[in-house]
Amino acid sequence: MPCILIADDHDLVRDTIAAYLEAVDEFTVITASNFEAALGSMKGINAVDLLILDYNMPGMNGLEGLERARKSHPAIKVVLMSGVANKDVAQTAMSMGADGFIPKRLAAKSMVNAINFVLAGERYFPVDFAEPEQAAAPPANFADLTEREMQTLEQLCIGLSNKDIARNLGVQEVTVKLHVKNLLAKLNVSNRTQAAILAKEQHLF
Amino acid sequence: MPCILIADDHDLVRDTIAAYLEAVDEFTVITASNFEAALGSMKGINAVDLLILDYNMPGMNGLEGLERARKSHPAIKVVLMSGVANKDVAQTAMSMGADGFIPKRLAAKSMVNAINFVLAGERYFPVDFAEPEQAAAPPANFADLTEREMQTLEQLCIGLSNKDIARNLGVQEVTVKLHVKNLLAKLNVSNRTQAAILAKEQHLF
DNA sequence: TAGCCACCTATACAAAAGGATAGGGTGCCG
DNA sequence: CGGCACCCTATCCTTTTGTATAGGTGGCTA
Repeated sequence: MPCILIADDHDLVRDTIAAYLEAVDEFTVITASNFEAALGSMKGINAVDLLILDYNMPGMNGLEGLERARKSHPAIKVVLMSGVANKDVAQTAMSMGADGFIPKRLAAKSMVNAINFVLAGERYFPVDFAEPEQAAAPPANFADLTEREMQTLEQLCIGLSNKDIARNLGVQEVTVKLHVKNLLAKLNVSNRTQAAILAKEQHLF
Repeated sequence: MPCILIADDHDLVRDTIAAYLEAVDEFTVITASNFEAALGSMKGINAVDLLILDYNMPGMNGLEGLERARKSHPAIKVVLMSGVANKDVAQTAMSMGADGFIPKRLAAKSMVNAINFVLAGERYFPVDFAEPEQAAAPPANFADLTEREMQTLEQLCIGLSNKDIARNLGVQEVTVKLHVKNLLAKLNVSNRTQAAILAKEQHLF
């Protein structure tokens, strides 16, 4: 009987998922409320087959927890679970060797399928996370921002004025204006606020 | 047999909680994946006793959804559920007449207790949400924004100019400037970009 | 070497944003 | 009724933003 370890700091979410998994299929389920506790449980007597890691959880520290779990227990399959993660995170997780990614939008039954899939040695990745993020609207390509423009954008995202940014970057205000103008054009937005919003929504800073 | 309507856009969370509630006690549970669907379900043949609303959900629009639900169905008890909400939100929800607040950190069994509590006519509010939150940094209180200021802020968060906002609200540009100036002061920020960032980070829009 | 690119600067201008002051009006409540 | 809060408008002002044009530097590369 496969043993699943669910690590999520939201007790409500974790417990209900655990109960659901135990009820719906033949799983042994144990739980942990933070990353360290999960690591501890894997060392114990239980032969854990699958670890389900919540992306937002004390101790995870982004995807670092995923890496640590994989290194310390290479034999145990790891699935990342998240309600907020964007495609970038999901894809990075997969490229780091995760065996699956479960968005919380997933239907409960689909989750069971995904888990069985992974336990069978496959890797599960939702199709809607497959293409490298959106096509809608002109791309808003952060990639072709120059280094200086990127630094400027970063400070825009704190709501600083051109003058402040100039001081922070050690240049003249007029230079900052230039960078701002250029990055607005490249991001295809019409003012600094929209640029900041866009960067924020993309979780860039 | 009490009938509970759970509205949450995370299928996984919603379905497992629903399954848990049906399994653990004598509840009839129906679900909805967005706010409008929830409203629709309440109008139907089911005599819903309790509505569990996810704070972050399409159509909720902050706590506006809570208010709409209460106004259109005053007899139905409403409990707000959230994984991210701060104390301010929880308290505001309660002051707006919510019958309870369920953080997702709550243990599953405690949730059942809370639900039974509310169904019995009490109001449930977790103790750790009781004191009025943090002292760090000036509060940035969204609560004391007037309606117009809130509408203005909402448009700020799309990066619109004063002129555009004026057109959208059907007032003069100078009036928008006034609203902007006042809301900047109330939020304790120094320009529109910071206001937008702040609102975005608070997941207000 | 010439050409390109990122970067910096300067001047000048139009538009937008932000602030101050001084009024209108409404509706609510003690 | 007066006071108060919110809303709207107006005028005047300073500062900030955004754009344009016109340079100068260094580095990299065809």
